[in-house]
Amino acid sequence: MNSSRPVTIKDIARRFRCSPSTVSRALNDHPAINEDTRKNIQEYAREVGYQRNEVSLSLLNKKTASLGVVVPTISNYYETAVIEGLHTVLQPMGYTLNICVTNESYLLEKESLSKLLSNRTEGIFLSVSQETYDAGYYEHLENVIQRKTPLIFIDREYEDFETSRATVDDYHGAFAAVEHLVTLGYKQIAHLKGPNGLTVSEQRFKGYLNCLKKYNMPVREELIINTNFNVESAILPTKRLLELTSPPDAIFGVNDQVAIGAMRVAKDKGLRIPQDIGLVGFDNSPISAYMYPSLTTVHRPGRKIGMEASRLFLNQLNGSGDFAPESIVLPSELVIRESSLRI
Amino acid sequence: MNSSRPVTIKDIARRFRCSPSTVSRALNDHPAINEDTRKNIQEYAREVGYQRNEVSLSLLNKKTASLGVVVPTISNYYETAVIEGLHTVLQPMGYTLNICVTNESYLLEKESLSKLLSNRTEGIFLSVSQETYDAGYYEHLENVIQRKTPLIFIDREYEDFETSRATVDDYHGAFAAVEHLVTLGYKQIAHLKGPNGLTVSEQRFKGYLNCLKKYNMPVREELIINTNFNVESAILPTKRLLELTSPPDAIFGVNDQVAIGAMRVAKDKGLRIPQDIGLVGFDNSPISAYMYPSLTTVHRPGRKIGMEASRLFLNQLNGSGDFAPESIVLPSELVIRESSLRI
DNA sequence: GAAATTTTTTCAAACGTTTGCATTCGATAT
DNA sequence: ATATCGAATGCAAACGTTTGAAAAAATTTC
Repeated sequence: MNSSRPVTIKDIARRFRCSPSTVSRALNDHPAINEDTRKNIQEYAREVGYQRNEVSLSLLNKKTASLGVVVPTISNYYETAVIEGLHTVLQPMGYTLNICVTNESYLLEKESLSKLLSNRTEGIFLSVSQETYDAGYYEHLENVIQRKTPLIFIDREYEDFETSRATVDDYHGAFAAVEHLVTLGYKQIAHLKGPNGLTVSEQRFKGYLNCLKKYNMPVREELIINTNFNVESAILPTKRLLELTSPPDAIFGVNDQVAIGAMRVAKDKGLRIPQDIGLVGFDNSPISAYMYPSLTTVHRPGRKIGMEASRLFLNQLNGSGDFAPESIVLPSELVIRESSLRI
Repeated sequence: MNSSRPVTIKDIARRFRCSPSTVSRALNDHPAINEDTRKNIQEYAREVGYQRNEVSLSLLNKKTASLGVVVPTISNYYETAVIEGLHTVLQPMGYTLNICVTNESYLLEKESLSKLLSNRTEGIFLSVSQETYDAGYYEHLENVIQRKTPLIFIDREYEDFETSRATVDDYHGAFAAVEHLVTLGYKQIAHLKGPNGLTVSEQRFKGYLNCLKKYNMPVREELIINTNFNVESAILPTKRLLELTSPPDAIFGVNDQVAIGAMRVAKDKGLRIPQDIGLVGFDNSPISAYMYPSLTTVHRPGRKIGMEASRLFLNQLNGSGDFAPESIVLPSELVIRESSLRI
């Protein structure tokens, strides 16, 4: 019954008929404390399972050792890889990660940030939601900036904000992917594009476009269809592509999921991959290497992004007064596998 | 410079030459406050971006509105589905989730729990690490119980602990999967087993064994090989299986990843699926439906588990004094697809 | 115009811990 | 015996907020 109330320093003080200060110092191995007193108190504390109340310390020191991670979803490989990266660096330093999922909703994002600020989170890693991005909202961010809480953008970013950011070079990855297809002699390259407006979608799309341009290949509007980053969303678009009178001989998917969806549809149609149709994805998710045929893709270093973002945060935290935001752009890397490698 | 220190209630009080109590009441719409005073204070607070310090409130009310989620990994579909489920129920109630990843290490698990207790987390969802389970450690849990912090086991559990738990009926799912293969006339059914000792592995293994027994089929030791829940770990074991003088005509994988690894190896060997070899996985991960052939699997309701676990937590929290732990076992469901469906 | 009443505001304590400074208590030196 | 010193401990304030009770101020009543 009463054992539910955690033991406090005062409880121990009462037990030893001494002041809380003495107990505090004893527990913290302060040199001015008598050796016997120290030992007795420490032993008793261990016995009754004393555990210091970090909340009170947070209040006193204005340090919470907790960080916010605000992401649209955690059900994709890439996002969890990023979180793992953050974890790898920050958990050993004693930070706790508060994960907030926005489901691409502006309202949830706004509320999450507000909550994190109220909880006096010491830093925020943010991958803005699609809704936020589409509508161009930013007031909720001003709030964070004003508080001088370090804000680190991950992948999805606002160009004109004075913050650090860690992103992957989607543009050159996409360019390399398409160039690879072109080099192999594919002529009609389709693109299953991501949702409009997101940096990630647009950068990859731009890579696709510019590569075609470089090789003087026509851009056929009907070969570019939007999808939604998941397998299902690629099924119908791919069917539509393959039913064109002049169908594509290769498809570049905005991510692996989408490319895998396309692969499934192509196989159902009896097409041989890569002979009849070449496929390239993006992410290098673990599964991509074990598809049949294995999927050519662009490696996206999620863990590394998480670790770099952590570094950016630490830099900003320890930075002297005048802080200059840093931008880290990690290269993405083409991983050539069977789904594109026709001879 | 000084704008970095968040505005406090005292700052506002100074500005209006009134006491902090008045400000507090004004901000909380206390009826005993003069209408004008209230309006002025609220307006000013909004202007300067006042945000109440939840840390101090946590200390005062002994309520932190934060919950711990301790899991071995977050890079599998299932785990993230569980977290999403927790989120779905608990985020709208104002709870913050502190995610701790243990990487299957006992030490990290112990430290995570200790940290969560120090932070006065109001509840802990735990999927014990493999190391903890193997060694049978439990002292770190006693600690949580003693504090009367609600502890909810997820999937991996200790039989003899007086806590609530939410698990999936792995046993019957596995049984159904193997029975399905047997019914279709598969005779030599191999099992790519998970790591020894984990409830999840053992339950599925038991389902496999008991089903074979029920149908009077011999259990061949060499058809049972350990894997590690991921694709890579299935490659060599599958190769070994297929090189046996009397190779299996079906493989039941402990999860989809493993089954997908097996699928890849089988295809490389030129085997037709399901004619030459039948395959069944476990999890019903999104990708399983889009493999070629699509993968027969057992649906494992991760989201639901998360939501049920939340419910268990809330029950325990609101429960009157004498609390009786609940066990929820959700059914798993066979999803029949192409990889097993030979005619 | 004083008493009674209502409205509005302030006081003080509480949550758990740390920490600079003051105090106490022996012991040693003079 | 007194001054001096060192060791060990206690006091009080601080962090930001809420809240019951007391006080003050304004309003009404007779």
